[in-house]
Amino acid sequence: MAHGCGRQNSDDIVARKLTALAHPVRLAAIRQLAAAGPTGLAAGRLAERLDVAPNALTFHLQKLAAAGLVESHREGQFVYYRAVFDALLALTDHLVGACCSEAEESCGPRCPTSRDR
Amino acid sequence: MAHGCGRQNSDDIVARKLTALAHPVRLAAIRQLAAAGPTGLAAGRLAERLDVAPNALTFHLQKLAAAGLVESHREGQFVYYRAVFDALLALTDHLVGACCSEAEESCGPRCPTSRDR
DNA sequence: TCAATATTTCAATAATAAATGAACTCTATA
DNA sequence: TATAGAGTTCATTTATTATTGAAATATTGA
Repeated sequence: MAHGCGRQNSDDIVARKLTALAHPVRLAAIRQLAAAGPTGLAAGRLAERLDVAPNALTFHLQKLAAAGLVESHREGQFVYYRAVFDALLALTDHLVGACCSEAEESCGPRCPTSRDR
Repeated sequence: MAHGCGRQNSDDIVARKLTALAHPVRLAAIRQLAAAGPTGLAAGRLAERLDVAPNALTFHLQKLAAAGLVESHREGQFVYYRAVFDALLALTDHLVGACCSEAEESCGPRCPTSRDR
């Protein structure tokens, strides 16, 4: 198998993740959560930062959670959300994981699998 | 700047890329093109492999091209499409590039920027 | 228990994206 | 120049997704 990828994933799961990410609010939300680190952010705090209505944010966070890109847990009044880093990192690998598998002779320095990463 | 990412990108561009990728046919198309390597594939050949109508494929390839994820060039009768690897690789970096920038003390082994990649 | 804060649910509308079939353009070749 | 193959464009219908405001649930502290 010409597939150097560590993190595995099915097409369906990846499509779902991408659909979940493919929205400005959700993209911004993920980045805020990634920046916040493992502790995450309370929903209300995130809503303020993104300047979206609380109920709208819930809508988007649910999509991200359904795709496995964020997790939440309640702490008293607050519901904290945090990014699931592994799930995010799995995306690119899936996309380019099979790079040049049908044309290995032409897999040069511009190809992902020959990068030093 | 607590941002260790090499490939740069704006939120808008990334959102557009993700929207473009967030469809089963387009996801499958990108992977076929990635596997085909730098030469790419003729549109008709790709349509056969994906089992979609030629006009439907054009619709999807245009979205991918508009997002900068694929390029095309005509060779006689054929129009070849190929994946733009750099654009694909830029995605994950953008998503997690600012990981823990607000909580560096908690950026442990499960965080992207502390990985050996 | 009452009031205040935090978050979610629900229903209705608005907006966007995708699928489909017919027609059109471009290239190659007889 | 007529024909066939390769892709694209266009217009229509259909399906999906997002936005909005009002109401409901859960937690905390007076």
